[in-house]
Amino acid sequence: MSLKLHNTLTSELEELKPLDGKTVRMYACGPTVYDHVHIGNFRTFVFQDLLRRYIKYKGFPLLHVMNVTDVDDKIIRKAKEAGLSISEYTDRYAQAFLEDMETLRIEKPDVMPYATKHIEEMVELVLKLRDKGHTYERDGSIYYRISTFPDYGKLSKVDLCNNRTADRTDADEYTKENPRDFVLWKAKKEGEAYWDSPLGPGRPGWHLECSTMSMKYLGNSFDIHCGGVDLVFPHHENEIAQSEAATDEPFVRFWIHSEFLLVDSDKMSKSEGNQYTLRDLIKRGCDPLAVRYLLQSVHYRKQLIFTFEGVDQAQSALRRIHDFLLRVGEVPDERPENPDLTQKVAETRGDFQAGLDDDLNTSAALAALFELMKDTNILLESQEVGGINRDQILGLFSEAHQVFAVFEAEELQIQDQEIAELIEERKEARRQRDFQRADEIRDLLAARGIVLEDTKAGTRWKRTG
RNA sequence: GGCGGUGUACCCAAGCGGUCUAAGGGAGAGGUCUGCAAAACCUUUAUUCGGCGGUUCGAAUCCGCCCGCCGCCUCCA
Repeated sequence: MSLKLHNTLTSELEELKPLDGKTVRMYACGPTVYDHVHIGNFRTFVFQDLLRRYIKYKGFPLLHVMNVTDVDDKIIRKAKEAGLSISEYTDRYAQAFLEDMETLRIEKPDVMPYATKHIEEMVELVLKLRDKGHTYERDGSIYYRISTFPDYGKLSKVDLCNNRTADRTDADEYTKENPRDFVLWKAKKEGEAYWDSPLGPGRPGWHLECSTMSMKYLGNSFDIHCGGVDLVFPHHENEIAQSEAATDEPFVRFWIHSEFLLVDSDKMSKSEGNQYTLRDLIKRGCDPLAVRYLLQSVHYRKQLIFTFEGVDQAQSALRRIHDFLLRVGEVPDERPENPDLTQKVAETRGDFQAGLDDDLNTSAALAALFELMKDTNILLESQEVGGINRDQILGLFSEAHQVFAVFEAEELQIQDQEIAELIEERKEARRQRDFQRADEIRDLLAARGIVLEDTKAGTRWKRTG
């Protein structure tokens, strides 16, 4: 079975086949590190991680690049306000971003290039565009003349004659020939950071970095470029214009865009003041893995309305999965195989993959796992799950874990000697039918975050949360 | 104004012309099990898919109109 993904360029589902016949090369638009990124941003990054993981699950070697934008107007302004250099200012947020990624189990891309480390290459790209007649200069800034690129608009389908640009053009921009023209190189402004270059002193326009760094690490043509829907226009449209005009080669095969996360039915954004960072959520008691589960459980091309109730629901679902894995893990080796269940596990694997193959339909993939859980739980009750079945099921969930990153069974080890003794003592109390003491101990442990479950086979314990 | 998306039970959500009197998850109610719990299981909560028409032997799924919501067209994941 093959992985089909929705391509914004064609508005169709298409099969992913690496351009070079082997390795999937993927570029993801990363964060601008002028502040903590919010969970709306993380919806996109978690999606990219899911895509990354599933591509690898499908057996493709993957080269994954994610940029970090560490210079732009906001950064320059904020760094100045804070009395810090650009890198001093951005370092801490870049660092925080890496930490948050880890918390959400987002795998680190193979290359994470920083814009400020690629100024030279960006200048080269502008020079190339200038040589080919795609640029013009105004007041020391270099602009891209979109009328020189006939394909302009092919990604976002913008109709250049019918839009509101005219009402929205601000005073700053009317030196441009066409309001849609965009800046490649911004002339130095007094008192602001700049780089010397053959283009004159200044700094790169935003779109430039992604063209430059993606092509540097992935080649002129590569397989996947992804980001949030808001980047379709103008960011990605401009990237296409820059890259294809410079190389005369097709830039990207698949454009993949994830929808927004909304809060109170509005886009989460800093300007709306309705954002939550991951850290905010953790402070409010959310388990980051529940957050990840929630973000993944809704299809990436559908808007997701964030609520704390949603996090709770995700947490419950996750808890159920973890309990299940614990129960399955207790099946003894010697119990004979149940061939029906073997069959069912195979079917589940098929459904799981079929779901994800279909443009990452996570709901369908997850539903398959839940069905298997239900069937298995019934068989567990009547002790009809064999040691082999246990391994098959745990194996399947471990595969699912490679993709979703939230399914591993907890390694249960009692670190605390005192807790171990209390559990022992309670076992003895129950044996002697001293239920008052047994319940007392149970309450005591509950207060310390340990939940006990008495089963036929003995007492099982787990941590809350 | 242009472009795109979306409306399925109390909540989240799959569904891509028949197998839908509609997956899966959460929550609630009743029950089984249990010393009591917890977990698990069983039953239960949409003859119905925003509304109205149409196409079709057949529509949640296609078409038209209407209503609601969201996004992009400006920095933005």
